[in-house]
Amino acid sequence: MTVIFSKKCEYGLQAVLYLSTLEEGAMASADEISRKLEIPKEFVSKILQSLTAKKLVKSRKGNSGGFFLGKPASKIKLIEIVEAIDGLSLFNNCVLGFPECSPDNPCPVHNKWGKLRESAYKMLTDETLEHFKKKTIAKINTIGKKK
Amino acid sequence: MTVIFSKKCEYGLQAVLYLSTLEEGAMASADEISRKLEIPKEFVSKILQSLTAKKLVKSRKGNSGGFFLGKPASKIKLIEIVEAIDGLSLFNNCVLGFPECSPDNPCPVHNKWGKLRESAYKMLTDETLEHFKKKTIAKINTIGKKK
DNA sequence: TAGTAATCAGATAAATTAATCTGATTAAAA
DNA sequence: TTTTAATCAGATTAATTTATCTGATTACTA
Repeated sequence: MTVIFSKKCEYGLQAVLYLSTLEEGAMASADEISRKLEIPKEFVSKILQSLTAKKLVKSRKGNSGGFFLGKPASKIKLIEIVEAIDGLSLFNNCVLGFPECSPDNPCPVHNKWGKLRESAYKMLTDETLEHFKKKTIAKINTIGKKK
Repeated sequence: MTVIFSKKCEYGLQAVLYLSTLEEGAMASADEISRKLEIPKEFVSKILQSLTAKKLVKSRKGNSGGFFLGKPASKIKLIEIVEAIDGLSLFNNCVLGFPECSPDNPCPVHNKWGKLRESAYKMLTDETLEHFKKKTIAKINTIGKKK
């Protein structure tokens, strides 16, 4: 298999994007998120719990409780979620798996991959959840509907 | 964890790159490859066996046997190894894990990721093992030596 | 021809990741 | 105050990936 982010991270990103579409003060239960995104309820719940521990997400227990963003969508970037769940090894390790890949001891594709890695990092760092809101809503609305 | 290629694929790429540095007609045993690249012998052996089945690598049994490239290094591209081991799902699936990500139903980072994906594909497709030979030799020679 | 060292094949073990289950706690609402 | 529906916490299970083991076969070499 070939993967960029682990399932945990993919689900985490999706869930946080979902939370960013809620209106001010609203929250969403693990059950709701699970249904809307068609991902396992207990799993997404666990993931959001771990993000709660890192203050990216907050939660309220009890009836009508749920999860909501830990700070405004305009202040959260995708990279924060990735870092909290998968870490940043993607941006530090050699793409071919060679040990200690560095500019003065580069693997055969070191330079090319370096540029790509930078762009990927930029993609996750440049924009906030707020910026993605419209696109996120459009995407989420298509889930579960056959085209 | 965050990964581009599976360990199997990383080891496969390294092993094939190693084979590309051998001189015409030479071959390397799984044991030699394992020692030089510092990766598990039985594992790399298994991986090369699977590549043998796909004609990318050939092998000879018996004493003084080993593995060697199935065709000239000047005719093998990295993408062939990746495809044989991990498949090309990296280049087809949504980076955020959304179902059915496409130009007319894009995820929030669809366009940006699309460009990156293309460059990554290019990196694996443009050059042959022959082209990487010098860099490969330099890299391999540093393994196991402290700087 | 016997010994040795290699691939090959398939089973198994270990580790990691993904997913589920169970029970406790919390808090709103009837 | 009781019921209900949610998070939370931790254990457990399932699936996948990574790694190892064992025995058979092959072919070179002494």
